[in-house]
Amino acid sequence: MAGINRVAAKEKFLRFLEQKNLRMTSQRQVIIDTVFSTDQHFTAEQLLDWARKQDQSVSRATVYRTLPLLTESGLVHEMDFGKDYKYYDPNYADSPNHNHLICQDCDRIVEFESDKIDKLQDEISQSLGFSLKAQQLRLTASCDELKRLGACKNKAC
Amino acid sequence: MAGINRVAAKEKFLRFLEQKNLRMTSQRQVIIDTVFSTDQHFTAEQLLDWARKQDQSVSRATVYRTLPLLTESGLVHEMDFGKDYKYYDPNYADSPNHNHLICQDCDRIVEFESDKIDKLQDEISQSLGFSLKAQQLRLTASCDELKRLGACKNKAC
DNA sequence: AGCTTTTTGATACTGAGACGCAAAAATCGT
DNA sequence: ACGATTTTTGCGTCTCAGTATCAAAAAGCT
Ligand SMILES: [Mn+2]
Ligand SMILES: [Mn+2]
Ligand SMILES: [Zn+2]
Ligand SMILES: [Zn+2]
Repeated sequence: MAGINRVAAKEKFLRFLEQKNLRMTSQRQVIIDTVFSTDQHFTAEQLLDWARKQDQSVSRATVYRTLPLLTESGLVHEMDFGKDYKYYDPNYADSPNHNHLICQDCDRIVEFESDKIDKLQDEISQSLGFSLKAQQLRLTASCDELKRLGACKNKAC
Repeated sequence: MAGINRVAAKEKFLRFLEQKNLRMTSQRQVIIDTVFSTDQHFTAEQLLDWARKQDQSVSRATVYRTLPLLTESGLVHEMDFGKDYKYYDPNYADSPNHNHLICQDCDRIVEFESDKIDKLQDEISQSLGFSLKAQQLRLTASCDELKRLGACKNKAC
């Protein structure tokens, strides 16, 4: 699941800022460049580290202030993986309904999509009298199957 | 979805403690009594408040120390609802696969089970080469349907 | 009753994230 | 181009959930 490309992301963010009467700054440039140079899920502190490699003047506060903007604009998605800090997902603009399987043995995160699950979730919400707005599905699993087949490409396996 | 009854819960916890060479104490009694006098999802701080109404000597530290024991014994389940503190679910012993729909309008939490979803999750894990160990599905929805029908029994609606 | 092990409450500490503020940067009106 | 206005920034401080420490208390063992 490759993320949205950097140019398109910047474009979209620019439109978002404009529409909210906010300004594009060099710090925000660096941050968005950093975010869309990976398709990994990342934390605020990780993003700070990476961004500072490109421009040491970027401050923690600005990172923490920019992330909600990126979230609101739909470019990243706030995730919880059960840790006590938030993760951010840069692949959300491209596939807003994708879900995650996390391997409990090697910590690998596998993204997947399923129309069947999407449909089922909608049906369930309807049958309970609600209309579905958002959704988060997290599968915790073990890669024992892959290992048994010798098909596990992960270093930890 | 009514939770496991208090007597059964105590019984199960007692066996768990025994098997781990831990002791049943008056504080742990109070805490488990408190937990299984509700079927609401609760936070550690809420539990502390409630428990202290029954016995003011119960300390924050003991509550925070007991919750992992209850979790490990399978009597409660650690949940995240997207807030920056943990929630605990006392209905987990009774229905270990239930999921949650959270209304974004009135904060109500609706529990539901779905064999279809369970099956689908297993199939997806298998097809990716994994075996499913645990699962967390959170639907965010709006009760507008219920409101339109005048069938919403919630005070906030 | 003595001795050992576990548990407790009080207190200090940690780490993610929010907040307040004065300086700096961007934008606007002329 | 320039001063006024608005927004943004970096720094420092603060908050708050959860953890670690430790001496005292409770439980269990013989
Ligand atoms: Mn993802
Ligand atoms: Mn529940
Ligand atoms: Zn694995
Ligand atoms: Zn509602």
